[in-house]
Amino acid sequence: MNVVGPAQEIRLQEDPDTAQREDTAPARRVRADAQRNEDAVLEAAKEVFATMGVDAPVREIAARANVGVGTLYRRFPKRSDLVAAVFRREVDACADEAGVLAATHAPGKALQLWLMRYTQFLATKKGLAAALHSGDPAFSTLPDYFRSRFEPCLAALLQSASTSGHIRADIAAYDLLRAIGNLSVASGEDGRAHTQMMVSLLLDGLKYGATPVA
Amino acid sequence: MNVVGPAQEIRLQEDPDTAQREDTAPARRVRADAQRNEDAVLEAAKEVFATMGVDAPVREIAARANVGVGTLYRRFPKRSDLVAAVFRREVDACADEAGVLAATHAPGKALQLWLMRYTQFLATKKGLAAALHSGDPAFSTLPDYFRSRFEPCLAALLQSASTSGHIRADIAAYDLLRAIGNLSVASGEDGRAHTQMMVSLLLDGLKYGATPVA
DNA sequence: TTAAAATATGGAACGTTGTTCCGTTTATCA
DNA sequence: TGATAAACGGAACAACGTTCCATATTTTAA
Repeated sequence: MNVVGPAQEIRLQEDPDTAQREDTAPARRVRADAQRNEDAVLEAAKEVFATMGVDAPVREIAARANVGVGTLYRRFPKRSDLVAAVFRREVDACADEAGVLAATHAPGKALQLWLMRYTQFLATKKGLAAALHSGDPAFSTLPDYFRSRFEPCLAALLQSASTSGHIRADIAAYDLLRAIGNLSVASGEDGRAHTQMMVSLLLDGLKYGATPVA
Repeated sequence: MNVVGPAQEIRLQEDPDTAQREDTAPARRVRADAQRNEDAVLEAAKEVFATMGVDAPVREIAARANVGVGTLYRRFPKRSDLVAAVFRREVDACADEAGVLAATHAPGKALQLWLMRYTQFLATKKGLAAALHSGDPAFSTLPDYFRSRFEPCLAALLQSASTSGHIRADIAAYDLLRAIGNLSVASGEDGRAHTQMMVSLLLDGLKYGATPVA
């Protein structure tokens, strides 16, 4: 019954090398359900990682996404691939917010709000920090991605805030990113509140040497 | 059958507080094989961790120690307990060497040799550094143990070397421990050689401000 | 609109792990 | 030398990451 009929075995002999002959060679659209499921998995993974940590079982994620594990593994062949994908997604979300804040707030306020957002982002990455240095190749590109997305965002915010006279101009975006990162890992017991306070302090420091516009 | 006979339930009423009444009150000696196996397990674990990393399977360790997993788990109820025990053992080995070196070398040389030894110790602890911050309670006391063993050792070596005029006197043992630790993690590709070179540099720095004895 | 092809799906099944359990063996003590 | 408490080995269990493939669904071409 389900044996493959041998007749149509002979395809139009499509050599992989000669495949893209036409200009628009639409190999095939991505199937709608596939796209939907990929989103569902990423969303589920984000939630599960947040509540159970990055070590949460794959089955848990598949279940919450209403998907079989096979479906999950089709797109993320390794567990670490899924972790990396979620990480990139959250980096994107945080980075994109910089643009929104810049468009809806005064430069000084936008900078302050985004730094808070960034701090909150870091707070949920305790478990990942350990995984990053685990040697898994799936994570090897993450640090670069992290920097490539965040540095321009913060640079723009700093630029605006300094040209409008809210803060001084001699701070490199990358240094600030790192400084806040270090503050976040350093704060042990006190947690969120403590870190936020330290970041506020840092921000006040930035304002201190400002050269206000006339 | 195997119910506990109530008769001999009444031992010589041994209150734990009053237990050591006699000079030799041997509840029971530790069985010789038990002791032997514990040593074998620790030794095997040390080797296996060194060659396969801290994530090596428990069975591998048990096999190399010629011991069943049950035996291993009797003494180390959790995998992390074994890891912690091996760690402490290696800390001890390194710390004890300080005394030997101090007794067999001139103060300056002893200091130099031990710092090399300490560097080598750190080099094998890449995998552990990640585990330490994993939140496992078995590891929670390790940082304190680390400091409590190493700080006095190094302090003594520094003391000797500075009173004999080999190095300056204004360096705190703990700061030096941390500095070398940071150097070790920071050196990425270049590995051993690079770290050793940096430590040598540090040591030369210590000599620089020395106030030689007349 | 339809049937075949291409693709995606779910979840049973596999191999490896940490850990528990218990019938058997062994060292110690009287 | 038994009797007994202690220790032993390794089969068995549960949970995990990952693979596999018969089945279901979407897309394409007619």
